[in-house]
This record gives sequence, structure tokens and C-alpha cells, in this order.
Amino acid sequence: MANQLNLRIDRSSPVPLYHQVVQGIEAAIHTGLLEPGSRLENEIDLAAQLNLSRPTMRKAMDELVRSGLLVRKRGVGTQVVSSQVRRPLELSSLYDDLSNNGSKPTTDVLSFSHEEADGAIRTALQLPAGAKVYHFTRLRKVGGKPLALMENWVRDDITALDEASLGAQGLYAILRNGGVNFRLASQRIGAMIANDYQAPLLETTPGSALVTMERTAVDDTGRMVETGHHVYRADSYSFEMTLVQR
Amino acid sequence: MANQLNLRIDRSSPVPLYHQVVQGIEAAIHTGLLEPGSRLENEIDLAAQLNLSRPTMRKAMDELVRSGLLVRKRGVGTQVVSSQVRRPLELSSLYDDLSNNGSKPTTDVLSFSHEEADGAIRTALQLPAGAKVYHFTRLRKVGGKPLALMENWVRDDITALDEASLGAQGLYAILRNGGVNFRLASQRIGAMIANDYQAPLLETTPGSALVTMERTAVDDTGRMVETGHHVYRADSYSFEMTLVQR
DNA sequence: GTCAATAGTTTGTCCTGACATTAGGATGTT
DNA sequence: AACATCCTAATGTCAGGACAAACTATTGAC
Repeated sequence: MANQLNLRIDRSSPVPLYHQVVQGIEAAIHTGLLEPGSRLENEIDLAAQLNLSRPTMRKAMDELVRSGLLVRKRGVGTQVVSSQVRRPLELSSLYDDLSNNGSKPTTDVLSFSHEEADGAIRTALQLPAGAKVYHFTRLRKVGGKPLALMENWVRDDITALDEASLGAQGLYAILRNGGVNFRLASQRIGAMIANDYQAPLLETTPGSALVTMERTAVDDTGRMVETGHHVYRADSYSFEMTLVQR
Repeated sequence: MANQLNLRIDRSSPVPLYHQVVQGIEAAIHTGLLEPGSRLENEIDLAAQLNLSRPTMRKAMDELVRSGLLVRKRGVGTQVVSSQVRRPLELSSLYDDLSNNGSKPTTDVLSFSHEEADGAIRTALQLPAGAKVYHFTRLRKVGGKPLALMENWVRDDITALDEASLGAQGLYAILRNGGVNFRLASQRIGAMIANDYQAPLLETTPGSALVTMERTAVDDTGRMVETGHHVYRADSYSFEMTLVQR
């Protein structure tokens, strides 16, 4: 008996069965119970052991294959991919990233206004003429060291924003609590040289390297919710991601 | 009758039915037959119209939702997402990107060797001590203007590489033709300042901004195939991607 | 007129069953 | 011993049905 897969299925739980399987296998891989390169039992047996149907088992494995943790080969079997896997780039904010890493980010709100959107912002957020947006600039620090300078525009017909809450938590957390279900975001990552405005705020010198990121986020109803221009100190931040071939 | 969805299913074709549906709906969206924001008929009716079962229809729509073209809401229906969608970041090479955009890239091979891998490369590619790799540096130009400086290490037990073919086509094209099926890649994007070695090659000045990218690619058997450090002129290149929430 | 209960529509989840396709080993033949 | 053929095991595809959950709109009561 190769693997035991220490996982139980709770049929009274509101979380779908296939998702319980996903979580269980993910945990088994992370704890090392399933070693990289090891082969899983076949779908039918695994399903039988957990008292699940094969489609349910398959749906779980589908997700794991898509996320790059498993590799399937017809006629052969399913293997755990050879470790070294980083978590894929997710639709999260910098604040989430840092919180999950144990650091304690702080935020200074440098400016905050509720103003009429200009042409470029109206285009980016697909707003009609005369629409108003929240416009603010924040400085994100970790351990007292400045890391990111962020300028954002958010449409005002979803949830109210104020300076105090922006200083206390991340923008995405506020929007999610306001009922926004993010669906996708398009972003562009590049580089630039720190100018005289950015350098002192980031406690670096003009001419040092910055990573730039422009992002526009869309919710599940197709509305453009937020757009922003962010710059990061290149010596403290980079974007890490896993690309999965389909 | 809202939409007609001009598509036919060929049951004698070797391409899976659900994939035929995916392609059909993608085409309908691209040709404008399905407008952004429009609602599709419900899954059951669509399946019936095409003489398919609901699971098959659903699997097709699952893929379209995952790729960000459709949005589903329980109790409501399925909508075409509000355009403005960029193609997601794919596991392609810079050469592919530029070729697809109509530009004509050229490549200068600055150095090429077949050497024993040092410790860092052995770690990155998970190779045993004493293993040899191809190690080369290339300068990619578009329209005569230099754009990227790329240093790569490739394991040598998959396919043979030589200087001439690297000058004629992209690395990923060569590897794919050599039988490599890429499965995933992890990469990190950051920024740096051009140094005295990079600046003249990229025809810029020391101190200008560069985008950096480090990537390691894995094939479908879990082998680390290739790793590389690339730098791009920040005024000519940026990474654009679409993130899809799961 | 306003609010709450209800019915209907649509997607979400899960089941059982069947056959096709592929990879790889076992078998048998030359 | 080398080769071609068959068989088995595993994933890939597809069908049809059933019930659950969520959202909308209507209906009804106050």
C-alpha cells in the first residue's frame, strides 16, 4: 500500500467534496506525506476508498493538475510534480502577500480625495463623463522600511472609502468586505528610474531601480472596480509566479 | 431567440466534443456574434440544441470561465465578460511574442559553450554533480534595435543545441521541436540598473532602467529543462498578464 | 405602499454507468 | 536473442439523472 493519504471526507460540511479532496492532497504534499515524484493510486481506487464517485475524484485532481501540483499520463498514472513549485500569482494585494509572510506592513495615506475622474481614468474604468472616483496615494512600509508607493483610483458606487480604513487595512480587503467579488485583473510589470518625488519617500536615491506595476481589476459582474500605478523598490520586491501550460 | 451560436459539432472528429464547443464559443466572441456583456442561454438548453449532455456542455463552459471569457452566476446565468480582456500570460518565449506581433526579431549569439554545471545551476536544474549543460548568451534585436540580453543554461540530455540554430530561431521552438512538452515555469520579474557590461550591448547608458526576468521551465515529466536570466530595456518592454480568480 | 413569503429559473454538486485511447509490460514467434 | 503482437491498466471522454443552493421576480399580507 503505497500511500494512505490521511484524509477524511465530511459529507455534512458545506465545502464541496471535491474541494475537500483538493485540500487534503495539497496538505499531504506540503507535509511531505506525498513525496515529489511519487505515484498516486489510480482514480477509481482512490474514489472507492473515500466513498466518492470517479467524476468527483477526477474534478479534484483536475484542479491539482491545473495548479501544477500533479501530472497525469494516460495509461500510466498520476504523479506529484517534482517539487520546486512556487504558488502561482494570485489576485491578491501586496498587503495580503506581506501579511501571509509574517511581516507587519504599515500604510501611510499621503493624499486622499473624492473627485471627478479625468479622461484617462474614465477610459481605464469605463465610466461615463462626470463620474466621481476615490483617488489616493499610499506609502507601504514593512518593518519601518518603505517598500511601495501606490496611487489608486476606485469607483465610488460600490462601497465607501475613507482615509482611516485605508491606513488600517489593505484596499482589497476593504473592497471584498464591501461585497466586491474580484474575478480578474490585467496588469503590466515594468521598470523605471526613481525620480525626485519618489526617491525620498522610498528612502532611496534618485536614479535607483524601481519595479512598476499597473493594474486594473474587474469584479464578477464585469465592472472595472479599481486601477492603480504602483512602484516598488527593486532591491526589496519582485513578482514571482508560476505559469501553467494548458 | 437571443443567440444562434452558429456552431456545429462533428462527432466523427478526433477533437473532443467539449473542446469543439470551446472553440466555437471563442470564435463567436471574437467575431462579435456574442457581444461583451450578453447573456448566453442556459446550459441545459444549449446542450440540447447541440445534442450534447449537460456535463459536456458544462466542461466547455468551465474552460471558458477559467480563461476569463465567461462569467457565471448561480440563479442568474452566464455572461460574456466585458471585453477589455487581454490574453493571459502564456508559457511562450519572447521570440514567439514578437513573431506573433509581426515584428522580425534577430538574434546574436554572444557566447556559447558546453560545460560542466556549477553549483547554482545544478541546484536550479536539479542535476547531479558532474552533469554538463549548454550555456549561452544571446542579444535579441527588433528592427535593428537591441531589446533583450539573455543568458541561459539548458540540460544537454534532451536535445542537441548549436550556435547556428540559436541564431535562427527561438530557444523554446528548438526545444519543442526536440520533443520537449513544457508543463510549467516559475519566473520572477524585477528591476535593475544597467551596468557597464549591459549598457553598450543594449545601446543605452549605464544607469538606465532594465526589467529583469529569471525563469526555470519544467517539462511534463517533471524535469527542469532550462533556466535563464534575462534583462530587457524598460522603455521597450513590459510584462502584461491577466490574473483569473479561482 | 412597504415588506416578507413564495415560486421559478439557473447554476453548483454529485452519482452511476459506459466506452475509447494510450502506455507499457507480457507473451509468443521467428 | 530480437522482434512483433496481444493484453492489461490507467486516464480521457461522454451520457443521463437527481437534488441543492442562490438569485429574481412575483405574489400576498399588513
